[in-house]
This record gives sequence, C-alpha cells and structure tokens, in this order.
Amino acid sequence: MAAADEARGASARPKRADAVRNQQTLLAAAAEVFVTSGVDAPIREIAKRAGVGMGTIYRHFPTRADLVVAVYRHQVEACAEAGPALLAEEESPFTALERWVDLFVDFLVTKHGLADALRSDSGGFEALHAYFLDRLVPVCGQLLDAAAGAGEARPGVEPYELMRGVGNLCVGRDDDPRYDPRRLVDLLLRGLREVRPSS
Amino acid sequence: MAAADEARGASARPKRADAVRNQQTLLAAAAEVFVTSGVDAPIREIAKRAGVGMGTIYRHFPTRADLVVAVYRHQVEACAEAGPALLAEEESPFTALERWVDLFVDFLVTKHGLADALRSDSGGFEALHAYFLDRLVPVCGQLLDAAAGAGEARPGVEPYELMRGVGNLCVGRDDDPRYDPRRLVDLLLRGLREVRPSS
DNA sequence: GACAAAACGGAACAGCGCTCCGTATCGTAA
DNA sequence: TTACGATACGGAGCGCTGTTCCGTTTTGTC
Repeated sequence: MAAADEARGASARPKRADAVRNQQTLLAAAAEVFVTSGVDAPIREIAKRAGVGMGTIYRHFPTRADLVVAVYRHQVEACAEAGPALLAEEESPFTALERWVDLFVDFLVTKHGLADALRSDSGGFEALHAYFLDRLVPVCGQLLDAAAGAGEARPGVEPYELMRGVGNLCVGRDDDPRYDPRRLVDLLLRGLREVRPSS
Repeated sequence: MAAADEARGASARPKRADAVRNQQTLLAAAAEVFVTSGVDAPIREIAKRAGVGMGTIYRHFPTRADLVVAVYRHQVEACAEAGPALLAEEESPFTALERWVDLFVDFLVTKHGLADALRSDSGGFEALHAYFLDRLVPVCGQLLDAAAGAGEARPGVEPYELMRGVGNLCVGRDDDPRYDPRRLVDLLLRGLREVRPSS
C-alpha cells in the first residue's frame, strides 16, 4: 500500500496533488501539536502549524477522531499485531497478556491526553473510542481466552471491560510522581490472574 | 454548626441576609443542575436556574471546584467518617477496606461526570481534586495500613494511588452496559489482597 | 430617612468548534 | 497553450463557552 493511498484511504478515487500534499502536511503538523498540546489541541493551532485554513482540516478529517486515528493508526496496528506474536513467543498465555497490556499502556501514557480522549463522551471523540476498541478488543479477547483456557486467568472477564479498565487507569496528568499507571495495572492484572489448581 | 455558618464558612464575618439567601439558592440550583447536566454544566445554566446573575456565582464560588465541593461536602464527609466506623465494625480490615471502597465507588458513579472532573487537569477542577484527596486519602491510608498490618493486603501500595486508581476506573459514560466499574474495582482489590501465609 | 458598604446583574471580551461560500488552484481536453 | 469545469482552499461568521468588570440596586445602620 503506497503512502499516498494509505493517507487518502485506498478506496477513494485519485484526488488532486495539492489535496494529497495537504493531507500529509496536516498529519505531520497534527502529530507535532499533539505532542506539546495534547490530542485536544485547538483546531486553529493545528491549521496554523500546517499553514492551511480550518476548512482544509475539516474537509480531510471531518471529526477530531478521524485526525487522531490517522496520526496514530500505525501504532495501533503495531499493537494489534503484537498480540498474536506475543502469544506465540511467550511461554505462557498470561505472560503474553501481561506484555501486551504493557505495550498498550506504554502507547497510552506517551500520548498526552489520549487516554482521556478515549473515555471522553463528547468533543467528537466517540469514533476514536470505536476505532481503538474495534481494533484492539478482538486481540485482547484472544489473549484473554488463551489465558483463561490455560487456567491462568479468571474466566468471565470481558475483553472490553479489561481494555477500558486499563485505559481508564492511564487517564490523568502524566507528570504526577505519586501516580504511576503501571503499578495500578499490575495490581489489576494480579487480580485477574487465577492461581492454577495444584492438582 | 448552623446551616448559614456552614454554607458561608464559619470563619467569615457575618454577611448580608440576601447574600446568605443567594448562597443557599445557588447550592440547591447547582445540585439540581448537576444531576441532569453533570458537574461541568454551563455556569449560565446554574445561574438561570437559581434566578441570579453570573457575577453572583463567581462571587460566592470563585472556582467551579468551590461550587462542586460545597454541593457534595456532606457526602464526602460521610464517606470519610465511614472509614473508621467500618474498621471498627467489620471483622477484618480488608473487608472494611472493600466496603469503604464500595461506598466511594457508589458516590462517584451516581454523580454524573464527577469522576471525570476529579482527574481533570483543567477547568478549575484542581481544587476539587485537592479537596477529595485531602479528605479521603488519610482515611484510605488508615484502612490500607490496617489491612497490610494484618497481612491481608500487599504492602507498598500508597493510599493516593489506590484512590486515584479506583477513581479512574469510574470515569466515563455511566450508561454503558458493557462496562461496570464495580467489576474492575473488584479485580483491582483482588490484586491488592495478600494471601495470608498458611502458617 | 439618609448614607456608605455590600452585593447584584449582565454586558462585554476572549477562546473554542464548526459551517459556509467566494476565491484560487488543478487536471484535462481542445 | 489555453480555456474551462471540477476540486480544494481559506477564513469570516455564528453560536456557545468561561470570566471579568462596573454601573445599579439592596441592605444594615445611624
């Protein structure tokens, strides 16, 4: 898949060169702005940084979620693909699950405000929630099923709630030394772990 | 402590009757609006409901947090006071901790958007975060210490991070049938529990 | 009843998301 | 090369926020 196709969406018919260029410029500008101002940075700020008008942003990315998804698509895909890989290479399914959750947490905590946006119920972020979940919940489910099947995880825990729980633990200021999301996620996973019957 | 004193703050010198009346009216109006529109409802909406101008709100409650704290002060106090009581009446410290966390979760999930506001890093909610923490972290610490001391909880978990973890698990839409904060909090507490040595 | 202090109300300003349409640019066919 | 329709662009404008500020009203007191 060529970069231009990917940025534009493969099924759309070829568009003008300036449009493709602007889309690329916007993605780059948005990525930069997200780092400093978070994913809920003012649209005008992104437009200014990219040197385009606001109309251009809304034409290419009708909702904020579209822009955020486009910026982070690669990393979400990488996370999704890491699931089966970990399951294959780790010695136990639960270890694979732990390492995959680690990956997910790393992703969230390094993106200022992304976890907050994920759980947001306004601001055009609903589609973001949906995309992350559509892509990652099945992967999480696979790992969870494997762990439960091996008797390493408590049965009855849904992938969706685990994902949201982990995501929720990552919200909030990331520069507070008193709160490390990873420690809480560890606790959560410890609670998920099923002690294997000694038989 | 008389109601008027309490609403005004006991250390302030006596103020005009209309000011006291408006403060009461505002508290009642805010409580009503919070139920329907959440704690981040527009100031104008609260002012309108109370039949006062916006200036009046800002004069009595300079920040949004001041208003929210005033509305929920009683319930926070009740929650704080329930800690030692539970520790005294429950058979084990960990059970007391569990029941206290339940109380806290109940409080959060029944207040639309309160958990979200608590972890917010903008919108004048910082003081809200501070108040909740100042009041509840010591209580949580007491329960946690008791449980750890009895060998029922893993040592090394800070009250602050537990409170924030539980609070974080409660953020987000409360009408999503796929996600029940209580289930995740259960998992978290299960991870916190230390299996008592069989000796 | 008069007067100063206290409190009130809402106009006004700034920042935001989002829309809409006149204008500029691009691709193509003559 | 030029001309022209399709496509994309830019930003003014609208509505909704939070917050401030000051002319006006109400209150308590003498």
